Amino acid sequence: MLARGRGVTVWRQIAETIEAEIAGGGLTPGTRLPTEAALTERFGVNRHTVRQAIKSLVDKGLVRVTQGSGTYVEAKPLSYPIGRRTRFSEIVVGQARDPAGKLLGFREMGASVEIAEALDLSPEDPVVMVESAHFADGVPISWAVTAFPLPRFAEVPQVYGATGSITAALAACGVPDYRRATTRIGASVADAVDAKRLEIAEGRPVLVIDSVNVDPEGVPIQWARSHFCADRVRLTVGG
Amino acid sequence: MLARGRGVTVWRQIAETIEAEIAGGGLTPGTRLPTEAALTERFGVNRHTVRQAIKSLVDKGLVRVTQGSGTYVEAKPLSYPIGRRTRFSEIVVGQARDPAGKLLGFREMGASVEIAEALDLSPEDPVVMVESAHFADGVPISWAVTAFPLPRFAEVPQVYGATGSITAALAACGVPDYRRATTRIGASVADAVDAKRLEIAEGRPVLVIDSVNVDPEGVPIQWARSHFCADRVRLTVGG
DNA sequence: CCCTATTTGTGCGTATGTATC
DNA sequence: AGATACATACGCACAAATAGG
Repeated sequence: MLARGRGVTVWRQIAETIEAEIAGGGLTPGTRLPTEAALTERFGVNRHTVRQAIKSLVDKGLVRVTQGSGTYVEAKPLSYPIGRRTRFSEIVVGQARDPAGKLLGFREMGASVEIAEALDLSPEDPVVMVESAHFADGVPISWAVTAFPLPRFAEVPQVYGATGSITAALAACGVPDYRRATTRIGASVADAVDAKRLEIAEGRPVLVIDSVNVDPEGVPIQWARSHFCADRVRLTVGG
Repeated sequence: MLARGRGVTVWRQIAETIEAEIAGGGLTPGTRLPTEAALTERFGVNRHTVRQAIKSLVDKGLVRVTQGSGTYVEAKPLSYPIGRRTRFSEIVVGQARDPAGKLLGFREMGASVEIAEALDLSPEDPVVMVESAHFADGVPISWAVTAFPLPRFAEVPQVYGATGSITAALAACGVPDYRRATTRIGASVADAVDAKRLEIAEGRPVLVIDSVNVDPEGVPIQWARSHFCADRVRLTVGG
């Protein structure tokens, strides 16, 4: 089964074999891989070699390992369209998964320079900052810190806390509809906060998205910095 | 200058001080920060504290550390619009920087399942795979592996190698214009290949973009997987 | 709550082939 | 050609986390 000494390393062949089994549906998302000991025996190699193969699959985001428990197949990433009408819950529902939003906390404060610029305010103008986390089928997809101008959106934290929906919270403040004005996408590696909120290891990749939403009149109503678990999401543009 | 024992750690205050100096223009991109010893003296703290502050700036992509040389301020990230007409060189020139493309290598092979699907081919249909790297002002921005159907685009590697321009290479094959059909954005952490080609450390964040371009008739002509150094680029959508 | 078996994480040491200077 | 560094692959031992009784 393994071709030794032919230019392709053993650990890479093992990784490709397992990857093919995942792609082929032999290993479905959430199932546990055979233990390292079992794979060691199956392929007739050293445990380190198996571990290197698994590490490469972790780096590709295909599996996740938990010490003491095992190695598990990751779910297919959520396809997340970025457009003028971007709504988390609609996107999740559209892929037959169950969305949820959770209020982590909020506080009122003066706008930073960056936020003031995005929302067309002056620095130190009052805003309410909301921190929230977002889930699909109970799995963390992203967390975000969001700024809303005051006093217009003073009710947002309360309504968001009750409904878990930004759309509902904005509607309660007299904004029946809104659209995405700007989106900036970067990436970073998970720090301790990301790791805890997204339930991933520190060092895993995170997509950082700064966005501004505006009301139907084009007035900026919301600035957000979202942190997406890159292993669980693919952003799509157009197409 | 430093407020000790007030809930904000010392290293965080140092990091914010340096960050403000960068944002305020006191430290311009490319300049070297004072040595760790100098910062230690300036802030009256232990060298470990300074190092922790610098590490946090590295994690935010604001500075880059080279052992034996020093700590340098990173350039402001390139703003990279994703749209129907996405051209690397036009984007770079539009920001008063100097673009360059370099052919890393190419080979002809049968299309993988993924590429065949994207280009509307059958698996194993012949394609030419081109690896290239892209620079702004001599700094690596991205590298990519690109697939073109054969025999229509057999000349692409030769023309691209001579001109460093995909647009020119496609024009030589009778495609005067093209547009972006689909874009999928993910993120990963730099592996050894990324680190070498982008001149970054392993573990730094990388934006991975799968894209398909089509000719004016809507026929897919190019599939690409680009790896962008996330510290040096911000993708923008709309706005 | 403790204990234990299972499973992954980490470190040491060895040997070999390959790329690089 | 020689020296050096590096990645690969193997063997063994123990630490740490998990899960179940």
